[in-house]
Amino acid sequence: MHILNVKELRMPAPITAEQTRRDREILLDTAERLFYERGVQAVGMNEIRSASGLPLKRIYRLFAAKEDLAVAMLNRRDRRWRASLAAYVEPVTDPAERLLAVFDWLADWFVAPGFRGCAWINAYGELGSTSKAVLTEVETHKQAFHDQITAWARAADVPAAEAVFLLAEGAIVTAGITGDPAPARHARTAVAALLRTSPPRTAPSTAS
Amino acid sequence: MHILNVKELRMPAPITAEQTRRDREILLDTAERLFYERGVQAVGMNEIRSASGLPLKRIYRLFAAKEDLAVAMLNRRDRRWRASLAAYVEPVTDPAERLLAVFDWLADWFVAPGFRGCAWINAYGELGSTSKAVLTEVETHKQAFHDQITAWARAADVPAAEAVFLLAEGAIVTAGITGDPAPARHARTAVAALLRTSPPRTAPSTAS
DNA sequence: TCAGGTTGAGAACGATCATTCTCCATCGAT
DNA sequence: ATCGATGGAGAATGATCGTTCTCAACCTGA
Repeated sequence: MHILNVKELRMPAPITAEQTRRDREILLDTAERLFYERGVQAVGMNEIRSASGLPLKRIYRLFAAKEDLAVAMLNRRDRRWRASLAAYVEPVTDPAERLLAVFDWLADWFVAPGFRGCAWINAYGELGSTSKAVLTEVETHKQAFHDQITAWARAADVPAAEAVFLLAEGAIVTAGITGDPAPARHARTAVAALLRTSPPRTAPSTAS
Repeated sequence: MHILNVKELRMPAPITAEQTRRDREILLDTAERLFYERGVQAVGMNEIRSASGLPLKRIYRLFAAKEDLAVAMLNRRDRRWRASLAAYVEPVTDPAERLLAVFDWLADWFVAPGFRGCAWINAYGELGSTSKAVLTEVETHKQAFHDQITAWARAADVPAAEAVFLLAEGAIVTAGITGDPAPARHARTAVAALLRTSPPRTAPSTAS
């Protein structure tokens, strides 16, 4: 027990900032997996504890209430989700192709193991009328996604930019419930049709 | 207290079939209102009791468990919801106009007081991974709505019939979260655009 | 070695919920 | 009027949950 030099290797008993950050991530990983898989209300804090391996006391030091954990989880997931989408879509240079790439990304997501629809829509159904903080997180995410989609749609000269967003939302929700990734293809086809309803640019002015 | 003739007016103590049917409706009315408003899990059976005025014993005689009540509520709502949609849409004779009328009906629904998105999508988010019976009810409703929409879309010669369904789903979900009925207009506009992508009928058959 | 402080592990607490049970008033039939 | 059965009102039950608390173990610094 006292074989190794204690003074050099031991962390000071108080938890370091680095440890705190690591625990936070572990906790958010655990919460995201379980909450998305089974719903927030269906997962108890004791299960978060055993799945994360973190003592309840530390969990509640990092998040004062379960609601805070759920909100922080949705918030981090939002940033990651949109970053992943942007990383896939932004490199495509042609505006029309870029817009269509959104639906290729969705198609990939829909077949990912454990896909169970939109985490924010699910959270809305579960907690939208109970937790104002969760509702705000859902609204914020949807607004951000909406703004991103319509920006790409306008860049591609789609007259009905809003429709592209609605097609994406419809595809996500439908693929979630049916478990079938086909809605991504159907939505993509419809966007392609909408692209054709706008006059093709006389001289593609993608260059400024 | 004994002023009126008792023998003629009194119901036999055992509950009649008619009374059972009435109570069932009262219960489903109450459950639908409260479950839609606040979520299934957020409403306790005691609140169902006080809101319906029915004794707990009778509630459990009509529905052996809360889950059964939730499922029966979704089932009745499905039949009513689709009947209301059909009653609005079917009388429109021109297939293209009929398809567009779906989104007028949605627009009306979105501004109805207490509108809070799709009851089935909300139930999916809350109980989709917990209750197989609820999940089945959600799948059944979405399949029925899908089949109805795509039938109308094909009758209107929309090449991407699936897209019309996805636009409707996207509009419902978005209007629910944002509280803004605009998605109905946006989806309608997009469907009108998709209608134009199909060859117009040789003789515009709007007149019957 | 001792004192002071912090942590881990999980028991305890208080609330809530779905479901069942108790108790009594009331009914029809005799 | 009495009997047997039924129903109403809500208390009791047993389980679960979010959150807090206990307490022993262990650390650092003196």
